[in-house]
Amino acid sequence: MNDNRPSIVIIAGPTAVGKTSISIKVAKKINGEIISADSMQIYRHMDIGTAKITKAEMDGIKHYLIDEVDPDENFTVSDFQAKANEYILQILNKKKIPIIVGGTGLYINSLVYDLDFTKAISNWELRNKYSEMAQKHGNQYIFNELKEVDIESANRIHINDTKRIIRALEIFHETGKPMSYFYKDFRKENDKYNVVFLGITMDRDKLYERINRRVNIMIESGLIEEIKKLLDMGYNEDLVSMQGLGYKEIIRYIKGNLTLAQAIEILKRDSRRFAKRQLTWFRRNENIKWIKIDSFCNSEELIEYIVKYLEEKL
RNA sequence: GCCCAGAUAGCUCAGUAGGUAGAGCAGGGGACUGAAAAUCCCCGUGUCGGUGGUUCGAUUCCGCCUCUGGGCA
Repeated sequence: MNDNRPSIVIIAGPTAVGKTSISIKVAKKINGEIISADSMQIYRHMDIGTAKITKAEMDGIKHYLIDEVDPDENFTVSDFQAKANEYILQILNKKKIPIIVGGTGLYINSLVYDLDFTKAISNWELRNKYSEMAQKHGNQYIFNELKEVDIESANRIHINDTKRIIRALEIFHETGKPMSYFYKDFRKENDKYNVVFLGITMDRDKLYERINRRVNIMIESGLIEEIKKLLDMGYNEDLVSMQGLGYKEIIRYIKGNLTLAQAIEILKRDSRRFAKRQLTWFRRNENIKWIKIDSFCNSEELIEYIVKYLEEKL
């Protein structure tokens, strides 16, 4: 399956499935370096709640796109796409294999597909304006406006999906062209790379147990203190970063709106739902080689299997 | 041992004046193009505890049994 294109490896899967430790072992075997595709590990000072890999765990394997920005900086898919492509080239130039590891489906799609995010950058003033309009007059109000300027997108977007309605309007206002105009090649493969895409999964019940356990460990490891520190640094709950799982729930506890037990229960539940959504996202992609890790006896066998598969495909 | 109250979806419970049942939560499926750990859509069949009886027909009424609360000894 070799062609002239450079190969990249993607290791995706739901939260808490064990992507991090697998990726390190695989990277060592195939001489790779790791690019994180995780929308929360991007942020500095947010370590416990994002289950960020530690320096020690990296075990000498170089990582990119972790601790890239401060929690109050904007970071978007488009930024991810540009930087990840840049790092892929750097890694390839070293004659190493780029391994993209993460659970943020949209970020991964920005590499797998030829996604063009248009020239319409985020305009928060406009977003807030429409958001207020929607609150005041109902979604129908802004949805009607979208129907007028971009009926195709209006047909595709559900009337309750405020964020997507606003984004479509934003694109129209920023570019003068409807969002659907930029959708000509909706999900065209990115043919720059030979993409070898692995999906890590496991029995749902076991995954949920792991998630519940991991939340407990986060609390024991000082999640609450980490968040208090972030709040002291002036990062408040309105930031995109602080709406990450774990952060938003614990902030409600710190502000006295929930008991700790309630916050933990909600965090566990939301993490389970998140894992489910991630699975839904990745299942759509037919090119993923799924690896059910609980069907292997031990991790050596698992890694051996993965490496063997990669050697065939790279 | 006796008396009372329960036993219905994974959990908490509603209901059927006798015609095999429905809410909340949990859960499942799906969408996704610059906020994505975000945002949004769809989905409720379960021996109505077991068994015998009354009845054209019982989850519903009656008897017995089992289990779980509570009370009295």
